[in-house]
Amino acid sequence: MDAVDSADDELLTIGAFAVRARLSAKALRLYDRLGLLSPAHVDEVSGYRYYRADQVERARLVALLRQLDMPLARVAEVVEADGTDAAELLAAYWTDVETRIAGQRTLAEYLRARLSGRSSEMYGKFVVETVEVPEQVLITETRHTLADELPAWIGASLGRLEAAAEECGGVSGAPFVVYHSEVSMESDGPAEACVPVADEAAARAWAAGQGRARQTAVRVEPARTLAYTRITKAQVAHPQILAAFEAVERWVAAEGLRYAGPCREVYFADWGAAGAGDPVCDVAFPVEEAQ
Amino acid sequence: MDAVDSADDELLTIGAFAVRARLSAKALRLYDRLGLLSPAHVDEVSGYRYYRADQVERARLVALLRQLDMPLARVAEVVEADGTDAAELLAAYWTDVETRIAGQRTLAEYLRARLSGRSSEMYGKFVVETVEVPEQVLITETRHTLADELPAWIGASLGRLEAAAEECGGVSGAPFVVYHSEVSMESDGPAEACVPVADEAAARAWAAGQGRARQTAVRVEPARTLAYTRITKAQVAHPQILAAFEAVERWVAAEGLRYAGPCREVYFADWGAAGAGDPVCDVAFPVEEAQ
DNA sequence: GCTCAGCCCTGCCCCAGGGGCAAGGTCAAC
DNA sequence: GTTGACCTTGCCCCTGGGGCAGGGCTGAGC
Repeated sequence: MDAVDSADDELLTIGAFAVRARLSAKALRLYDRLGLLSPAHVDEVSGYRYYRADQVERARLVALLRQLDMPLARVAEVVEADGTDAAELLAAYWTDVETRIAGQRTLAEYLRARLSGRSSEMYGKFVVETVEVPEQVLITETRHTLADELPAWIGASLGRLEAAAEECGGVSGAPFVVYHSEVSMESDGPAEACVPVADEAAARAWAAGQGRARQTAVRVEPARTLAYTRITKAQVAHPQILAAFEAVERWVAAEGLRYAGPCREVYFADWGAAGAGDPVCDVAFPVEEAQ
Repeated sequence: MDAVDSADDELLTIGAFAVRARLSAKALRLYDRLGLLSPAHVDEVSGYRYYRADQVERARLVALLRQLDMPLARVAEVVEADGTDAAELLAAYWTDVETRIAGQRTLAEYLRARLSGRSSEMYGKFVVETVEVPEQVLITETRHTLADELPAWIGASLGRLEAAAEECGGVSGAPFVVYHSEVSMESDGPAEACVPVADEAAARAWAAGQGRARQTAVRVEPARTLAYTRITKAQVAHPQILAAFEAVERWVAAEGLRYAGPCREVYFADWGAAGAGDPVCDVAFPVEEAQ
């Protein structure tokens, strides 16, 4: 019988408002300081914050968005936007969350199988094989990049190189990305996008005509044996791709092989045409027989 | 050609080890300090940390578990446990994550529908209706509790009260939990578990025989009108249940009704026998016509 | 031996999103 | 006027590190 008679011009102290909004007073002070939810009135003498009853709605929305673990900066965007835009921002945030969770789910499943020690499960999930790759002439771009920019850079760089390959006798093999210096992905160890081409002389002429802006190069990749596992488009992202790298590494160790170069991702399919469940990429390590 | 010849007794500096483990040196120092991953040797003069090459495996496991956002305390438990136990700890962690995400997913869907302003979607998801409930005699237990202990307490308390109800003429209606003081769930506002019984005199006799340990009471709940929405067993948890409360509140506001008491959850079904998708609970507010 | 670059060390401040507590000012009811 | 509940700011705490400062170590070249 007490939650009634709330004319919207009634002013509430922070404690009363906190109860109605289902937030703590501490949180409300933080939101005030961040400009996310300012009291309708602040007493200049005492500093007391007073909220209008109709601010409860906004506060509740903030509370619910925080229940989704949305960062306050994004919460601010949502509550500032009006209806449809706000819904889209929320949907975009939630899509990000689902994507991240999907990747972690793959990784968790892999790890659980590995930890439980059932190698059949473990290799059932990632089938590792070897393949012989002959010597190739490559045109390449190299860049130091961080993990979050990597996917965009790979797409753009391979696109540029495939276009350039037309002048070099055409693409003569699956494009791939080499991760040097063992960092593989976290730090900014250089990544090298590579497209095999048919015409070495034309490739060298092309490279000579390139500026220094992008670190382009032509080089000959010697014949090699790759240990690889095939993954789907959905698995080509962090962190789930780590499980694939890990699986190949463990297979290499179990087979008693040695690494003969840095790891790589080989993109053998048309990325744009592939669905999330289609195989598009081989996660590969060059290997050789132990001596 | 450089990632080879790693005899397991070779000692690596923190930088070299960080590269192999795909962790930062900073993270390795933290893990050392926490005892999660101690270097094989620390130079007493220089303080330099040296790691054995075979510690890479443990470090990688830590890195992968961190990719799942597992807190370091739980990571420590997993890496200390051996195979099967570790797999179970990981599975338990991941189950928690999936449960939390499932709840947030429900909330996100509700919020998105609400923000997009399509009330058909909004009320399509939570159907709100009213029901008249006659006066009831209740035996109750009251407790201040936090949200994380709430589910366990509700189960235990209703169990005790239902047992006691046998001496009071039997259970004469659906048990429910009332959230006083509007806190509803976050803070420790008192929650009151209530079981309607048929025999008021017997109930009062029962209450007189109870100690003060649990705050038991008998009271008469007057006849009331409840606005409620029916939810499934899976939805009876945080934060997704908030969406249900919110939906009822908005419906009440839209209908121009007034609150006539604190909100409650009515458990009308057999909890143990219900599946996750079965309706088990009504989220309800007492309401009255606005004057 | 000397120097210099590249490691490495500790320690401090920073981030989000608050929780908790202390010291002190306010407000409202009795 | 008093009292107790409420409010204020400010400080330290948590996790899991990132970043930087200031200084020590080490190995290679000379």
